[in-house]
Amino acid sequence: MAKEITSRTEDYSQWYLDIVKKAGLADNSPVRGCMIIKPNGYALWENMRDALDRMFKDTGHVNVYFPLLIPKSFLSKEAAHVEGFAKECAVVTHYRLKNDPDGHGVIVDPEAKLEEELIIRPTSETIIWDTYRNWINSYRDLPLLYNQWANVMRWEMRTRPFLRTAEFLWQEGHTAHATAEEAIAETRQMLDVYADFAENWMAMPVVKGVKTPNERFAGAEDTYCIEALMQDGKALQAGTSHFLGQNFARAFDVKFLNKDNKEELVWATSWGVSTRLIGGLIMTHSDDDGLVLPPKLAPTQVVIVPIPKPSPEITEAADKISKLLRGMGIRVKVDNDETKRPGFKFAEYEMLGIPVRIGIGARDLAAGKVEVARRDTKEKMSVDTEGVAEYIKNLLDDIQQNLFNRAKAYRESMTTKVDNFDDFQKVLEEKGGFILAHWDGTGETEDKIKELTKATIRCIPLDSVEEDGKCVLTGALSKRRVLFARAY
RNA sequence: AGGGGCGUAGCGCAGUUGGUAGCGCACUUGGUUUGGGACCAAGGGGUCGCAGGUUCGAAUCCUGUCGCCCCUACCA
Repeated sequence: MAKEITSRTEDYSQWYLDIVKKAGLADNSPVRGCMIIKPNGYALWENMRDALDRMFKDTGHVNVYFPLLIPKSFLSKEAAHVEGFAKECAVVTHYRLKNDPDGHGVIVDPEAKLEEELIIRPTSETIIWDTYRNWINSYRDLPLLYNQWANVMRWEMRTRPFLRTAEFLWQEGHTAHATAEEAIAETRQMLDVYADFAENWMAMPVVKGVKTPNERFAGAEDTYCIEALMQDGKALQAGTSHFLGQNFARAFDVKFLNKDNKEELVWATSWGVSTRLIGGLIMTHSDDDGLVLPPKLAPTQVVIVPIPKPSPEITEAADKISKLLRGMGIRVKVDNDETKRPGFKFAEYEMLGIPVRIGIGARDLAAGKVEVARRDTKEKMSVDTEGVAEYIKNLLDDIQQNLFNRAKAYRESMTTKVDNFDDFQKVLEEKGGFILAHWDGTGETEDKIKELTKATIRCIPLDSVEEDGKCVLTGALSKRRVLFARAY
């Protein structure tokens, strides 16, 4: 039946790879760990990018672009930052090739060695703060609310398309503020933007929280995150927003004169989401028949398939409906390809995750109806041609909402409160998902739990209530539950 | 880093005792089809990872080498 998609129960990670491939999202690249994003995958990313970009602009941000290459020396200026990223940096050491004198091909010209080696950005804090030093003199220059859309490179050991790749596309916001309060407010605001995007565009419910010191971004004072739960019970960090304190200002000597004519260090934030979100989108909604896309992000929202093949009457009816839908701002495709049979098309469009399919055949036309199939539930309805556009518009909203509700119900059913370590291990092994448990607040306990169970603290949820309890491992007193899970 | 495995058409694979390259999918052309992944026929496509060696003859045997995958470990 299905075009060789491994089922989720059989092998979840193979299922994931099959979806990526069969839905035309990405291909492997000749370079290990990199991926080639194909039209379907890129169109999805463009829709995500456009929605996020509008949200950034609406909150006062503007876009900039900083270079791919960063002088190696920059990275070492902030101690925690270099510690976190040094192990996965690609380094440019030469600037020229030459013909191999001993045979075919080219070799690196040893005489073209760079005096200062360059790193390919794993993130841009260093080059940006080196630049902000020159851009910021006075409190009147603040805040600086800049974002950039870029690619970055982190030399990862184990990679998977979208979820963890050596090169990935993302946006990184880098803002500068006169006060800590303002920077913290910015950090929280962008976290809210990410949560809003995840839930209302991707239909992917998320938990907002703070990372523990162990899981904090290299160089941050506080890292906030949104955490989502995938269908296999593993957690995915879907976005992060960092309060950087004055760490980068200190490292790069970025000071401003305040109203009292006194020099102060600037306060910073950075925040980012990446093509990893596409991985999250796949693993939140898709099924054994292929991709399932939320209507708001789907590159094509409605496909019209003539059955059994286009005839003048059917083509006319299809065009009429597609025009009406387009007039309502809906993205429609009419498939008049006569070389493929309807059954093939049905399966194909399900694979591609198109939210709504309209089938029009002679039988439907005679009855004044069309067949409408929704991808999320696979239901088929016979709908009056009269008013079908309005029906589809509502249906798309309904699908968007249903996907969110379904994912949220799943997450709730997979979030377990646990009060002792036996239960903790048992739930993790037998059920998976999020575990809410007490923790004594130490990095040692966190490490020990990770060592024993492979689960990490995903975050301390922002909405957690104060509650007396005992650490699930050590029994020490704890004031609130934190969120554990095995994670991607 | 330790252990195991694999390199043959775009993809997935077969190839026995060494005898000169094959299957399925995909692709091209023509025809019949078309309400849930059509069928028939005819085609195109190869430096058998690479380099040596043994041999009259190597995808096959030997040596070396390169690349990739899996498990364990490591990392986020």
